[in-house]
Amino acid sequence: MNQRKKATIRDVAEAAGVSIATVSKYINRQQSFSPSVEEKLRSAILDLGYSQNPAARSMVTGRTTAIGLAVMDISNPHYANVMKGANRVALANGYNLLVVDLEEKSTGVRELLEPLVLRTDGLIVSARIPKDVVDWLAELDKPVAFLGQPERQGVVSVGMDSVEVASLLAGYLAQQGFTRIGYVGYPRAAWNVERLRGLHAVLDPAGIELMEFNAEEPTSEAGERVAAKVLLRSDRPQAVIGCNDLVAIGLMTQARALGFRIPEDVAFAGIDNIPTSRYVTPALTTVDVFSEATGEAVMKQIISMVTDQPPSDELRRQPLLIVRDSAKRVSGDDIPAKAEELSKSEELGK
Amino acid sequence: MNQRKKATIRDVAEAAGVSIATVSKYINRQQSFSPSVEEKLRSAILDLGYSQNPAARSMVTGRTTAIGLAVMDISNPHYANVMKGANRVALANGYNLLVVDLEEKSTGVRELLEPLVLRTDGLIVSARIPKDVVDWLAELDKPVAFLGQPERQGVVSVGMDSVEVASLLAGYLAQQGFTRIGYVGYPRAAWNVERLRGLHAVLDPAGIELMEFNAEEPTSEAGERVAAKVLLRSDRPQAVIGCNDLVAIGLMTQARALGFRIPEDVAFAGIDNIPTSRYVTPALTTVDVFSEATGEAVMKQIISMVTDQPPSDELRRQPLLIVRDSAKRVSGDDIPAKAEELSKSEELGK
DNA sequence: TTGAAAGCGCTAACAA
DNA sequence: TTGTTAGCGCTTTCAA
Repeated sequence: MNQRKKATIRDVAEAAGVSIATVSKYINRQQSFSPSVEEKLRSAILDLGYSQNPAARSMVTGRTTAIGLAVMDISNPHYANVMKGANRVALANGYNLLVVDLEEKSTGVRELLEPLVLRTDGLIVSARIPKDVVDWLAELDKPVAFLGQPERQGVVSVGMDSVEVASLLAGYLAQQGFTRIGYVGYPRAAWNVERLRGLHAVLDPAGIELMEFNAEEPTSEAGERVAAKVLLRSDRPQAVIGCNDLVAIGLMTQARALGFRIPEDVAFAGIDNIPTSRYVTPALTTVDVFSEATGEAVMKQIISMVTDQPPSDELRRQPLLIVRDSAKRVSGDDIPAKAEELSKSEELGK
Repeated sequence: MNQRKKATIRDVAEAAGVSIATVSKYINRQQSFSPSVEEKLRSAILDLGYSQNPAARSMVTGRTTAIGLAVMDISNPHYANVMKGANRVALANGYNLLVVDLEEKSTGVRELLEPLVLRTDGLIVSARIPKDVVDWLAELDKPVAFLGQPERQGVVSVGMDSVEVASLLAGYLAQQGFTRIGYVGYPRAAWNVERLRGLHAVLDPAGIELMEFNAEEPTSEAGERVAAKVLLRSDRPQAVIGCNDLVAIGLMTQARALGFRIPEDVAFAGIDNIPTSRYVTPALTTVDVFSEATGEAVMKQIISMVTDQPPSDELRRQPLLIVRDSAKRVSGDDIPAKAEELSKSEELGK
């Protein structure tokens, strides 16, 4: 069955008594064959254990049947789930996934991506990379789809609208009756300004104060680190939005360590709806951005670009508010610093 | 700078006025050159934006400078962190990572792995794949390193000793004074029997009863689903070990939903020390298996195999017990087998 | 339906 | 130090 040395198309041709061209056409299902040839080919391939050498094929066709995926941080469950979706669609279509974890780096990114361009037919890249790298990619003679909206027009991007996501959350918090809301952002991300825009768009008209803070990284650890700054102050926000669930969970954990009751003393909400958010206490209110479906969608998109097919009519999904316990307006009591107007609207009972 | 068509080695040779062999040697740093040639090469490559075609190179050298990584479930933070470590070492050594998420499948695994073998110089594969696939891989003419110990001798494997991990945890729980301990395993994993062995090795001599349960999958959801079966019984265990943190967290969450106080009524412990385990309430006692370091180690290992270097003298790391609140023996009283009583837990007073 | 032959871009002898 | 050349395994005209 298995030879010591990999069988080549030539070995198959010889074993089957046909030319290599015929073998090539056979394995690529490019035409029909006489039954006798077909059978000989089938068995020759089988007992030589032959399989195509992708490098050789790639050389002449110029295609690799591989897609590159570059994410900011694979240990962020959002990205892991994007990858899960992308992986599924890639495998189903006969593509392999070349993955690069950027580890939240902002320098040397292009050097990391460079090897991918020759090795793949198309690239999926987080929009959160430096602008010059986005530009370089966009100018490349290779299909690229961005995860999220980069600071550049005219590129393909898949993912939620950041403004919308933020507005959705702001709307809910406003409706809960919070009047002073904190946002812990991550200024190095392109979406940060959009989030802020979405927040302001809803909160400003409602006369709700928005306090802006920044995390050093979009991680739980960074959330923990910034918590004291956000919470230990006379004008402490009544509700705090983390720029993602990880940050929110870090904030919430540290808030509890500082002695705050959640959500009575301070409420929390996140963005992404990572699996963990359901298992923390209290369960985290968040916005589902459908990470896995996003991964599937972006992979479908890049594959259709690569194969010159019309883009899949995957409609842009709407973000979905996930109401859990961490951001319920439970009591109207003290929380002061100054006066707290109770009697705000209390629509959602439970 | 950037041509419409990718520049080839021939273009560079022409632009620099040298032969393609010289260019090849130059880009592979195989010898030294006269200053004039060196300079011409440098600038020609630069302004043609040339880069090596990996497929072409691979064809003649037979090497791909890519490593395959197949994990059971990339949304399990353990695997995501293994991948993070592997990614880091791979990139640092000029290798690219071809990743396959097996999605906990147990059929068709070989078909998923097959394309990787021709595309990579070596493979890192979870030991939790079907035995026949392990055998196939082991017989392959390609370096393979397993993540964890598969049911087969004589293969390279990196990761914690499952017996040891289980014993460590059992030792702690015994020391805490628990006398009836539950283990929620995942029978389809090769490590399951070893875990059991490690547990029994410690608990049996101590006269501690071990109750065995199984989760349908190694996930939090499966943990939640099995919780009732584990807990709603007259001989309820005083402490429950999840076969990984995910399962333990699911169990714990559902236990709380069922009205149990943790760890007073029932204690929990997991295995892996995924980041989340620190953020649940109460924080989960677990065993650190150093996922990320494992990823680094296994990648170093496979690279040294691929390059015929002596295996890195990475010593096998010991698992580390992480004591947190979920498994502290708080009350010595007799956990009643029936109803729950007492007031609610007031936890943090503030 | 089948085959011959020309490369794809590169490396590695071997020569010069 | 530099160049010539023979392939690596495959696909793809173009003929037969």
